[in-house]
Amino acid sequence: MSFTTAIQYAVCNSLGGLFGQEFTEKDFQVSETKPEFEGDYTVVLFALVKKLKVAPEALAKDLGENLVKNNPGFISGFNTIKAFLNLAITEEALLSFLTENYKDVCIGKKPVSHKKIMVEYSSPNTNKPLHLGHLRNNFLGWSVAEILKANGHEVIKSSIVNDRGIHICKSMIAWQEFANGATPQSTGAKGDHFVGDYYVKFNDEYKKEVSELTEEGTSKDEAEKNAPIMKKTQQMLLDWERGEPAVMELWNKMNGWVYKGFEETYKRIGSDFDQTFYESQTYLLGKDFVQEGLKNGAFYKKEDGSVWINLSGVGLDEKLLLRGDGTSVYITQDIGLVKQKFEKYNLDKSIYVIGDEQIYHMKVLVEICRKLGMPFADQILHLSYGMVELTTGKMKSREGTVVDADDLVDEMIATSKKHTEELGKVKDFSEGDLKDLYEILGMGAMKFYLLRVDPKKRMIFNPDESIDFHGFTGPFVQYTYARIHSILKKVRDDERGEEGSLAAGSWEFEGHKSQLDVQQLLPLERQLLIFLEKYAHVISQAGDELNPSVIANYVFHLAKTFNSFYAEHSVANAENEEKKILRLHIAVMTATVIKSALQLLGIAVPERM
RNA sequence: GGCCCCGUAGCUCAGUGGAUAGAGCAACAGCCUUCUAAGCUGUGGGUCACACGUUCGAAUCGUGUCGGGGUCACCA
Repeated sequence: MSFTTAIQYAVCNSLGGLFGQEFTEKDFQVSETKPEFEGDYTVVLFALVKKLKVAPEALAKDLGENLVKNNPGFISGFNTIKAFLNLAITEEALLSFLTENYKDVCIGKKPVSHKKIMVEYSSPNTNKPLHLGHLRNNFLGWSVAEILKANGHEVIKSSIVNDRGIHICKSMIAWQEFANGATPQSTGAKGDHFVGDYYVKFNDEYKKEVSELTEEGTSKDEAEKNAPIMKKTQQMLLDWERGEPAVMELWNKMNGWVYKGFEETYKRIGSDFDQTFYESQTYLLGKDFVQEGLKNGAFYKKEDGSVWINLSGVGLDEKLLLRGDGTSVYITQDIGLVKQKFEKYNLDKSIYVIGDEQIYHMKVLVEICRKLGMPFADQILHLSYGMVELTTGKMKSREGTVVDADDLVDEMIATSKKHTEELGKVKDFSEGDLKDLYEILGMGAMKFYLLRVDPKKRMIFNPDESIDFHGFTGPFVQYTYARIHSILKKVRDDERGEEGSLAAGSWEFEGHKSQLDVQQLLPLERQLLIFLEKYAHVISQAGDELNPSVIANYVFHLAKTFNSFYAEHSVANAENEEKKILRLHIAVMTATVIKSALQLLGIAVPERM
């Protein structure tokens, strides 16, 4: 039981005893005591003052006395200010929490719940490389999946690859027309970038043709429709749908290049998937359900044969489900895929990590599922996140202001190399160790930067800020971890009277008695313990809100508090042996929680940096 | 225009019913013969967009106004 829960329980009991009636934890609030006041937890009793018609001070005082009396091993004292009751936790309780958990790698995680949740994220198009927006999506999806696992759920990470459609044909046509048989191999380009360049080439060519036509007097609409390269592209899409061998071969070849490029990027940024869906395999799935909906009257057909749903009853518009020529649109395949997902995996919930510009689309999907009587309609959840903007405004591919994912990763790693070399603390590292360290720090900085903000909010990407390794950043937290490792090493070297290397991931400090005597805690020691105890709550809050920034804020605050403690009190040269052992435990526990929390964000920790 | 989201320090963000609204960056002033200074300590910086309301209590809830964004495709 967490301290907060235990306090709620104790308060209910004491109130019941004092007033002879039932109370629940909703009758009052328990929060951490603000630093400017004395105490660890505060019970806010204003609501009860009114209900019970008693004086605030008196209520707080009576309750405080009763709590101390009835919880001798837990609550050691109290003070009151109006209806605020500040409680102090006993050393005994804090220290037993510490000894029981200090090196538990599963700290804060919940037992298995048997809930099955799919998290669909990333979902790229195969006509261009990943950019900054995809990075937010990938980090967010991956982290949310891990956070849900930590909350005891079974999680399936999935991705739907948008590998077909007119936009894919555009890069194919451009390659056919302009590449002269060039390949990623022949040019040394990364596959996804190589294909992306032809997508850009298509648009340039298209624009040129349209302006030529309009200069000849064609209307803009006509020109856009009849530009020769567009005609060819549309023809190619038809050929693709018919399975024309030459087109299929080209399609397979070019997508193969892209997948090879994606694979490289995913590996670097740590994205992985348990299941990958391909639109080319799912785009026909929804058609049958549309027919079904037509039959039972959920949908209707217009004169041209197109099929629609009217959602004006729930505040949405009418929406096309199937084109007049019988081909499917985007949402058609979504209907098919969602059903397949729930049936194949027997899901309790399906979370879609998609940008907030698709809120409307996802609402429509849920409504369609409802209208079709699909039982899982309410288990679809759109985790929408805000767009990443630049300080100069939105990213626009046409204006070349898109921040490429691979470039950004390279830059972050180069920056971490630069900082590390300037500081010169790891000159004894091997080439391989250095490379790993740069990777850990660069990726840590980038992931932390993109995950520290509430996903629902739009965020501004500031290039200077993102490569900062000081303050509210990943490397700051990683640094705190490395410092703790250094403390452990120092203690061990002192004991042995020689330089010894601490085994990786080992927190053992044998040679000391492992038992902690009950002792007076200094304010910072106490503060750290109270804060560490909160970690379990933070994991469940992040899980409830599907919000990794909760973890990022917490772990930063923890590192910050530890660094203050570190500056104030020595571990290796503590006042006495008792203090030394206590602080070793606290240091190890801080490291354990930092490692666990950063892992939930997809960030690794270095032992030295 | 309809619907949805946002507005907190110079900048980027926490805080979603409780005490005198907090961090980081930027600025300024200090701290390394002692466990890593990628750190610590301090100073300055606020009409929580505005107005009214609900409440013992509002940055937080409600209504309205202003400002910014998204969306309402036989695109995906």
